[in-house]
Amino acid sequence: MSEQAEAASSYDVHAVEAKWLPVWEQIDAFRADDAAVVSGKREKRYALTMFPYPSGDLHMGHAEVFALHDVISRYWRFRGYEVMNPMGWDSFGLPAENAAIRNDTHPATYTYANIETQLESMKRYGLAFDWSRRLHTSDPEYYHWTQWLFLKLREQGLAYRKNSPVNWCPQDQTVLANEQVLADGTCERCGAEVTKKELTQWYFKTTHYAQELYDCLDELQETWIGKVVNAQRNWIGRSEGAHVVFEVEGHGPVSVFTTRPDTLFGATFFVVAADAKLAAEICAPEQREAFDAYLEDVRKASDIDRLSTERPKTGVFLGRYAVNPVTGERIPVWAADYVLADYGTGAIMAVPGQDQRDWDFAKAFDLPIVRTVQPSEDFDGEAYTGAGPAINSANDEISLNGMHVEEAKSTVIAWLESKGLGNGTVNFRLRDWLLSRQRYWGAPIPIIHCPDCGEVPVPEDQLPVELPELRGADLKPKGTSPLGAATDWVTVDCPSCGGPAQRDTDTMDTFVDSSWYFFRFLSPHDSARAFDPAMAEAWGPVDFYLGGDEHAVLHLLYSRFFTKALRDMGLISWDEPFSAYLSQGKVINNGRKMSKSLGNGVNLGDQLKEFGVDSVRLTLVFASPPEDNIDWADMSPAGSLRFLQRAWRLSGDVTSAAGVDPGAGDVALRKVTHRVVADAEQLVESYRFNVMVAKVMELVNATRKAIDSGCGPEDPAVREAAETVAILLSMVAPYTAEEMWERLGHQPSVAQASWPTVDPALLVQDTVTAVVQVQGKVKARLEVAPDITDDDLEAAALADADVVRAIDGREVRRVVVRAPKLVNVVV
RNA sequence: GCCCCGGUAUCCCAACCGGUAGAGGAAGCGGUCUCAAACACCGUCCAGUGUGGGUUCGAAUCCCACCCGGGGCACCA
Repeated sequence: MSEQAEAASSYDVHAVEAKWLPVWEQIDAFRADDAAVVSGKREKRYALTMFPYPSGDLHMGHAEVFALHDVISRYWRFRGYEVMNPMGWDSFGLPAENAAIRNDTHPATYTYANIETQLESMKRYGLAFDWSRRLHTSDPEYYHWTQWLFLKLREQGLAYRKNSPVNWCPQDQTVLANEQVLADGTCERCGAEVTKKELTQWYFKTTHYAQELYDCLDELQETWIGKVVNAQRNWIGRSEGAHVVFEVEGHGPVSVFTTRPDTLFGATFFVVAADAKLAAEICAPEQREAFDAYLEDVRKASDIDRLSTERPKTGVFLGRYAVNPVTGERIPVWAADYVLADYGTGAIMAVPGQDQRDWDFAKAFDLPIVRTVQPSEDFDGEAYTGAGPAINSANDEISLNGMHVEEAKSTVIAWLESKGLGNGTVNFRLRDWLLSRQRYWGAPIPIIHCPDCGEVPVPEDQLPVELPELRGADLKPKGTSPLGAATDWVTVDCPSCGGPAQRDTDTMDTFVDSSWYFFRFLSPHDSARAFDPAMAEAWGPVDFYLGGDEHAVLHLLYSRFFTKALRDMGLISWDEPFSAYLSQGKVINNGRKMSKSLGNGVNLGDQLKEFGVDSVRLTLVFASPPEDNIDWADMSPAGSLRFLQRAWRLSGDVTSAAGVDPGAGDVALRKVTHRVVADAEQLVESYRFNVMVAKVMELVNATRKAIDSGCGPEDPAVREAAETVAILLSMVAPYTAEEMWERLGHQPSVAQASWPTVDPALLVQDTVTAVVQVQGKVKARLEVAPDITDDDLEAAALADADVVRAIDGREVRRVVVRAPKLVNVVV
């Protein structure tokens, strides 16, 4: 093929990218206008995608999120909303610190170099971000306000310090939040086995909002992806039950939490967590030796062992008896490790008849078992946890016998309350958020420890507390914070008494930084406050948030906590930060997660080089519903490129002039165009971007046909269709769309074009295919008017020769008519 | 063990309230173009919806049980 012919049938993707990038930069079409929103000139939409950590260049995962995110942000712009679409970097964190140790540099070197690399890549990727709002959490201008927020939370009693056994990662040499320890007891960052360590650390009081964090999930259920709501529910772990007070002889009253107060009559022994202080306190002198030996065994067992649910029960008698408040019976008190010290009160009433764990323990130590729920007849198990009438559950004042579980629960709770022996209550699995970290590259905790005054907050006018200059070997993990080595920095005068004092040497968990960044984007350059409440009021909450599943509980829960705390401080008026949340799937390869060890990594840069930005974006958006994983091995970026070339070719075939009235154009094609636009609106709004792309493909096919064998290239409907393709396509493939737009005789940018107005008249079909079934099986198809009446359709159906043959003279018992689409004849 | 989500052609995926199982793509096959090929274009093949029951005039869609895959929680009382 000659070069000329080639030029007419395809375009050079890289040349097109190089051509438009500077033009877009100049047009700067995606700047969010505060005034337009504040004045009410335009309705706001806040689109947010989780900002990246700057580790090297962007990868396939980033490419997917950004491609998906761009669809909705560009769509909203087209629909006339004023769109807030910011981007920045979550730039504090361990990888930079580890790189600094390795290369004997400062973490900032690694961090800011990577940010520049990623920024370049994002720009090349053609994303509609408002770059004027760019922020980095590691800038003093940002962490100034992270520190300020910490102090505000502390003022509210939502940040406090306590001594407690904490999760310790021996690899990263720092403590971890519960959320950062995986279900198998390993560190979510590095995979090392997490151990316990007793330390005094800072906490955010997330439990203060446990109930609200849980309750609000009901509303979020509608607009958040289901699995994340489910994960948060499980994580918060609300359970209803009761506190019941048992008198422990020789010790005093001890309260337990139970979800089954109805089984109280079956409580035949009492168990205290061996590692709880309570156990040591209760222990009788003659059992002390046995208890201490047992406790030592328990401490030696790792978390991994403890996590095994198939372990035989162990424990030791504490030499004391508790009194069952409903039976008055003396029941033995044991210490065991199957009871957790930090859940509920660290003690339980053991009801072996209705709880398998208690059953196992009772069998192991030959303790009595009483059933208090009548098992169903076919039951042949051990503990019976099912429903049934209560039995063996009466004393002189109260009888639960015959009652079903729920009724028995409320009856016994009422009785306990009247006696002052307990009360109905709710317990949560959620724990407070441990935020101290013994690492360098994070926001310093703005507290000064004074021997006389205690914890003293750094005065607000002295914020930010900037990090001291440490680099290379200074940063090596040694179990205490590297900041401690910066003696000049640590030693300060107490702001309260002026005496010698020391700075807190820990830094904050980087999840603190990201818990409020969506507020900072709204007034990113405000040097006087964390964010402008007026802007938060105007733009918040976030209307659409896209991110990864790995943050289902961590970041999303913390951000929700921050939002509620800020609301209670009067800084914002809404309850939840993210009105809608979607998490995208992963990009995998050949059925496996991409990894170096498997050697199946797909390099984004290589893909972009081979197929171009638009093809890669299109492939990722078209592959599947956003939340599903994409197996790159099943994808065809080459096919995407082929499609883009096909679409582009349309723009060169149009011969009518720009601005021609499409009204006189070919009605058949116009109907397709308008149908596609109407469908695209609905599909984007329900995040079914892959189907939206399929609709655009349909339109391209229809337009091609119209040009080659239909109304011809000069028909105004062809121009209308091609322009529509350009606009719709620009949400996914901005370069191709821009190129089309220009060839169609328009000024850049297609991003500033107006969304096609759907003509409802063109959505109406001339005829509809009505299906005639006999006994539910299709026997005939009739072309009928869309507004045909039930009676007319029934008459037409029964008159059809094929239908008459199918009925075969049998008696028609019933005719179901759903005009205009269906008739079902029942014989 | 408990809780979510999914299972549709060879593959990735569509199918509004229950109403013609197929929109789109990939691969395959056949053709046009070509000296030939690649590209491109045109055409075409392909499933009764994980399994078993139920409800219904009618089920991929609703209900029950089970199987498989993914995710969350898990000795949480």
